[in-house]
Amino acid sequence: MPPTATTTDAFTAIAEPQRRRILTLLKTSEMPVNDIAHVLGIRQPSVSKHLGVLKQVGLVYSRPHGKQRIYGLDATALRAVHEWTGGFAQFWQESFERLERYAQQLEDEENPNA
Amino acid sequence: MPPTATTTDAFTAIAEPQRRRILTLLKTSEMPVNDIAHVLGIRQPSVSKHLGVLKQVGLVYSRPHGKQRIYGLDATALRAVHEWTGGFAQFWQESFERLERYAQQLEDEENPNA
DNA sequence: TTGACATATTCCTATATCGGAATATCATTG
DNA sequence: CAATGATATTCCGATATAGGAATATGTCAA
Repeated sequence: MPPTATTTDAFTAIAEPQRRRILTLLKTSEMPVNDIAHVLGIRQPSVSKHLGVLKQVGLVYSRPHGKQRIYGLDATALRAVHEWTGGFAQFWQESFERLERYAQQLEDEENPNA
Repeated sequence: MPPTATTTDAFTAIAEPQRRRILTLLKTSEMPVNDIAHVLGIRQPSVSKHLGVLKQVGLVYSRPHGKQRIYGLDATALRAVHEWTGGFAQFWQESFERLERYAQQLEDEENPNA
């Protein structure tokens, strides 16, 4: 089977660091493509392509404004990711996890390979 | 440039649906590879590969137990994802409020009284 | 219409994915 | 040691990626 397409959902779309940077930037305000490219130091075609992905999963909307195209944030789809990861909160808080890691560490010291 | 490697961090590792299923399953308890494969209906080599990715980003640990290898959850790295998405909470709240206002508006238009 | 700017699309290349199949490795037991 | 069971690794194929370069499309203004 092929790799999971980046346009599948929010999980795949935000796997790419540049796309996360774009989303973070758009928290500031709506913005035309060139501004995004300039602020983040990415070339315009790359930005357009990333915005295409983000739009397909609904994380941004766009609106024509003169010869420009204004992009804005729609974070709704991030909620699913937030909630899914939130389902693990109890596991990163409990101390027995730390104990288990410690046990693993001891074991690795005895078995210093793979 | 090549696609972002799945072993980069938690963001990339959880982009794959089967890996999310594995992590969810491991909330239940530690488990040997074959059990995971059987419960989720994935073939053993696939499970081993996914576990390899998850281990590289620190989302699981493993411990030998007889001829088996027990895998367990270490959700620590998911916290970063949870917090990053949490930084957008105000924005999905905002759009929710916008929706509510819009719904209210429609209602007012249909019911143009008090 | 022409020119100038803003954005999108296409083509390319190197690299990575994910699953299947076959096989290798490793630990346990007889 | 040989056989078995559990897991990991390797090789394959079809597909997708991300960025660069070049070009196409679109929109306004004179």
